[in-house]
Formats: sequence, C-alpha cells, structure tokens
Amino acid sequence: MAKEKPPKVTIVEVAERAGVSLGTVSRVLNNDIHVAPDTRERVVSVVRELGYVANRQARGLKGSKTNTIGILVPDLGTGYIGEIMHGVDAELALHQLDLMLFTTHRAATKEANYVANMVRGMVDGLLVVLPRNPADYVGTLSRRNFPFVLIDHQGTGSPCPSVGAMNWQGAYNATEHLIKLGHTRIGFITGSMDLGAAIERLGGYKAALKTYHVTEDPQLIYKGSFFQPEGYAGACALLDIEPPPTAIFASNDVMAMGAMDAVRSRGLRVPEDISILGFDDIPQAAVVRPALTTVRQPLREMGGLAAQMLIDKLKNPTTELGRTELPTELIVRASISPPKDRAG
Amino acid sequence: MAKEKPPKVTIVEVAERAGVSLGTVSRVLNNDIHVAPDTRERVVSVVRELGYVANRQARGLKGSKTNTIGILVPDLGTGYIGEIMHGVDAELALHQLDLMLFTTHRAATKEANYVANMVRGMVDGLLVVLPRNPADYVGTLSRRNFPFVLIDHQGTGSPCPSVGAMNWQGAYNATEHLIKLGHTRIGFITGSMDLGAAIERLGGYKAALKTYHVTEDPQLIYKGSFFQPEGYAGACALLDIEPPPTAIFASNDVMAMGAMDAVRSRGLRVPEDISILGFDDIPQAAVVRPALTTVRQPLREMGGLAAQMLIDKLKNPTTELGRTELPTELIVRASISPPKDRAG
DNA sequence: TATAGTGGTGGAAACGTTTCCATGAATATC
DNA sequence: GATATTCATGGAAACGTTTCCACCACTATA
Repeated sequence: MAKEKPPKVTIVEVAERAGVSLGTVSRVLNNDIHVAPDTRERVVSVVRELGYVANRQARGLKGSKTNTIGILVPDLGTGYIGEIMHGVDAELALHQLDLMLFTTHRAATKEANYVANMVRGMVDGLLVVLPRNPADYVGTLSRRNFPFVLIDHQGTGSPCPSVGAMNWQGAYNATEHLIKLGHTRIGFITGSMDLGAAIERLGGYKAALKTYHVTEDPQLIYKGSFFQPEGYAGACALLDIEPPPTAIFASNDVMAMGAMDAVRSRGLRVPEDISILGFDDIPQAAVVRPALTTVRQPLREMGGLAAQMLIDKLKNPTTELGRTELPTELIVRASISPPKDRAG
Repeated sequence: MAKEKPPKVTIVEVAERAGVSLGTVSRVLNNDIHVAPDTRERVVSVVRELGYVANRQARGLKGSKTNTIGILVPDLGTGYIGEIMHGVDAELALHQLDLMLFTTHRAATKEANYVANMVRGMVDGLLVVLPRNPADYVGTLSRRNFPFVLIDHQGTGSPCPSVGAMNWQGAYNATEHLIKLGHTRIGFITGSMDLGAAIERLGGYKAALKTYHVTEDPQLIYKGSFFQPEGYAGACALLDIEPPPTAIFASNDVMAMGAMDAVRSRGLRVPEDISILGFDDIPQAAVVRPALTTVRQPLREMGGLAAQMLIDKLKNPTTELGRTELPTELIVRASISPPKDRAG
C-alpha cells in the first residue's frame, strides 16, 4: 500500500515560503485592502505553486460562516424535488455557495431534529422543501435571526419567509377550463390534507364550481395522498359512482398518472371517455401518452427565488423576508376533451 | 427587529453546569468507555436541557473528520441522477453521515476543481457520478489515500474504485432479444462516445449481431449524445435509410423517447411499424405509452453500493477498493414486437 | 524640523472541539 | 499491608484559520 503522508499544506507553510507572516497570507486570501501589491503577488504565486486551499472547517470555526447552505427535502424519488433543487443549485452556483443536502425520508420527527443540528455551525442558511411541521422550528429560527426560507408551504398562521405557487388560482383556472369544455361532473382527488398546497387546490376547485353554479357533490371528492397508488384507487372509486364523473382532476401529476392507469384498466379511453387533469407539470407529464394536461408549477423558478431570498438575507441580515407566490399556468395537452355526450 | 443574541451553548457551558471538566463532556459525547455511569447521566441530562449540539466545524477541525461525504454530479435535471442519489442517501442515513452535493453543470473543467477543494477538510470521502475526465484527479486522490468511488464510469486504463452496470452485457442481451424476434435491420443510436458506458453499449450491440451472423451496417449506427433531441434526430436519420430499420435501439431512455416522437411524427406506429428499445429504465419508461422496453440499470442499488464501499474505506483505510459491476436486466414492455413482414 | 496621519506588516488571541498526558482514588495482587 | 494495576477525571495542547492590536516606516502637514 502506497500510503503517502498527505502533504497537508497550511497557511503557515505558505507564509514561510513567501517570507511573510501568516496574518498577511490570510489578508491576501480574503482580499484585504491593506496589502502591498508586490507582497500580494508573491503570496498568490506561492499559493498557486503549493496548490494551497483553505481548510473550510477552520475558516468556518473562526469566521463563523461556512459559505454553505443547507437544503432539507422529504425525499429524492420524485422529479418534483429534483426540479426545485435544480433551481436552487443554479442560483447558488452564481454566488459560489455550496449545498448540503438532507433527506428526512418523510419522517416528520426528523425535520425539527435536522434543523436543530444544522443551525449549529454547519450551514449559514436553510432551505426547507415541503415542510411537514414547520411550526416546530420556525419560531426558534426567526428568534435567533437564522436565515431560512420554506419552499412550497402554505403559511398556516403567522407569515414566514417562504416561496410557493398560486395553488388556489391554478386549481380554480383548471376547473374553470373543464367546466367551459362542458364538464359538470368533475371528480377530484386531493393531496395529503396536512399540506397547505393540498388544501388550497381543493379550495380552488370548489370555488370554480361555485362560480359557475355547478353543484358540488361530496361523493366526487376523494381523499388522496400525493402518491401514485392513491391516484389509481381514487379513480377506481370515482368511476364506481353513478353517474360517473366525465373528468378527474388529480391534485398532482403522479396521482393523475395513477388515475390514467385505472381508467385504462377499465377499458375506457383517455380523453374520449374520461378527461384527466394533473398538477405540477413534472417532466413525465409531457411524455406520457396521452400527454397530460396539467397546471404547471414553476418549480425551478421557485427554487431559484428561494435561494435568492436566502442569499439576500445572508448579505444583509436586517432584511425582513416575507412570502412570495409565483403564478401557475394551465398547460393544455391531450388528456382532456369535452365530455362524451357533448363531443358527439 | 427582535435580534436576540444567539445563545451559543458550547461544551464549556455544559461542563460548568454539570460540574465536570470539558474533557469529560467530550468523552460522554463520543461514547468513550472511561466515564462513570452517573457522571455520564448527569452530563447527558444537561446536554438535553441546554439543547446542546456539537459544532461540526470545530469537531472537524480537530478530529479531522467531518462525518460528511461529498457527491459530485453533472446535473440534477434527469431522473437518472435522482435515482442514484436516492440509493446513496439511503445508505448514508444508516450510518449517520451527511451529504454535500456539488453540481458541475456538465463543465468538465469544474470537476477537477471541485475535487481539489473538497478534499481539503470539507468531506471525508467523495462520490463522483458520471465522471467526465477522472484521469485528472484519481491519481492524486489515490496517492493521498483519500477515499472515493466513481459511479457509472468505465475504467479506462488502470482500475479504480468504481461501481457500474454491465453495459456490454445489457446491450448484448437486448440486441439478441430483437434478433430472436426476427429483426435483422436494427438501428442503433449511441451515447456520448467519450463515456465508457456508451462505448460498452455499442460493443454489446455489435457483438450480438456478430454472434447471430447479422451483417453490421455502419449506416445503421447513429452517433448521439444521451440527450432527447439526438434521439429524435437519430431516428429521423435512420428512417431515411433504404431499406429502413425495423427496430431502433437507443443508448438511453431519454433518446428512446425522442425516437418515439420521431416515429410518430412520421405517421408510423410503435411497435407495429417499428420497435423501440431504450436503456436505463428511468421512471418515465414505465409510464410512456407505449411503455418502453428497456435495459434496466439498477441505479439505486449502484448508488447504495458505492456509498457502502466508501463507508468501508472510511472505517478501514487499508481496504483496497476495486471495480464492481451490477447486472442489468431486460425489461420487456410494449414498445417492441416482431418486425412487420414477420408479424403478419 | 517636529508632529500627526497612514499603509503595510507581524504577533497573538480566539473559535469549539478532540485527545493526550498526568493525577489521584479505588481496586486487585502478592 | 505494601505495591501494582485499573479507572475516572482534570488540564492543556493542538487543529487552521480570522481578526484585532500594536508597531514601524514612511509621507503630508504645520
């Protein structure tokens, strides 16, 4: 085994080699003004020669900033989270910040736990995607003036730094679209009702029905969970109702795809026999056949904006962050059409 | 603004409160054997009471380990990377390790750069997904005995710690399957030929043709890049050949989907007029219609295995890591059938 | 020419841990 | 009962930085 001693090159070695004090090297590295041009140049060349890179631990310890921000996500399975992270990452790259990723695996208890840990010197700021029970820690965080932004969370109660999409409006518009196509029996599959987004989407659906004087039938609302199997089960349940709905609006794309499978397994066609509508516009939505009509959430933009807000706060701790909602957009694809009785 | 002083509770405060020395507290925290049970208990209760959490920077600085491992990925857009990270994350969680995520945005130059930086005290080990030019740094890393594992990279030249899939075998089996269905003109769309995986897949395809005495037609091999537009373009080019292929084997699923679109846009049907085959088995493959027949790479398992290898190395630095290849599996779905002339 | 100001630099403290060494008490061995 | 061994603990050094303070050698100002 060729176990060489790792040639740990520290700031001290650089200082010796450049014939200056260690403090001067530090000043050069941090672009301090008070350094003579030729000294600076000498130090820089030694740094390059030795391949010196500052130890982040030490830097973080003293300076108490890490140039790293943390992101807490429920899991990594869905393209949904990936898109958000994409946006975050792009923004962070612009500012030379690094990203630390934590997964709660959907265990709500872990969330507060992680938050407590991260705050202790690991990261300068925190992004929480799809927070489960933020009430447990937002109080502490804002009291300590620790920078954080929640992503895709509906502020229940007091407003806090967060970025979301206009869920209510998106669901309203989509439902309206279906009604205008002639649908009057529209099934709805909800998300996990402990998430604000799910509540808002249901609210938008109901509001649109009311506006257009379509009677709301409680039977047509199926309680789902944002996972594919629930979409399947929900569609099955809805199709058993007499008369069955002519359209099904699922609270996210994953469930919409489950619903599609259910429809097909009954020998029915999408959209001829029944229209299917989703929410999110995940990458799969465009490639599924028939392509899924859905409400686009600007996930990447949401991630980017959240990162931007956090960076603002980092640079200027007195900034007060609020809630921002980005508009959603109805993306019409092949999975919907007028109801059969009208189409003919 | 209610800017409270963050009540930084350090190990010193815990020590005072528990009436022991700071060293003792550290021992308790690190589960050292030499601590009296009642002392331990007292310290633990104070820790809980004060909500003390060790500062990672300081811990890392002295102990020179961070309990964090780094993962370097080209980007986050595709489900492909997400699946691998999923596997990595699950394994890491078991060992209480944290994950630091770096994105190169497909810029090869950034890769070596990041590696150099990360090695300096930020992380204990390194995972590199789809390395572009590993030759630039594997030498340095292994000379320093710094733990790392490459994921989905074909060792060009000297073997190094890496996890991959049996690309050659997978492509061979898939091609064989097509041949046995009766196809003799099989188009092939390659990946980026600077990646080992692309080379191996092409090799498997060619080998199968040879085994079954199917003449290899250079016209039928289209140079692609692993991105969807190349799949579309490739299929268009292949369909223009006279006589056209009866099946197209794309080097990954994303290109296969591009190819499907191309076929459809020509008014042809999949699989009746032309069979389409992919590689990877990304989540979309199952939901596309017709569902895509593909070669499954065990991405999650690959991530998990890589993490496991890295952890082994961390625990026992003398371990020598080698290359492991996980088997691929042909997943037969609806996108292939016997060629038309035979089907009838 | 004396004095105040200024820019460049060295020295040292501090950040919050881990870990090694030393110490004294308690137990085991002869 | 004296010595050797073990165990729990305190004290202090070390990790690699940043940053504050002090110093010196200048250059302007009076």
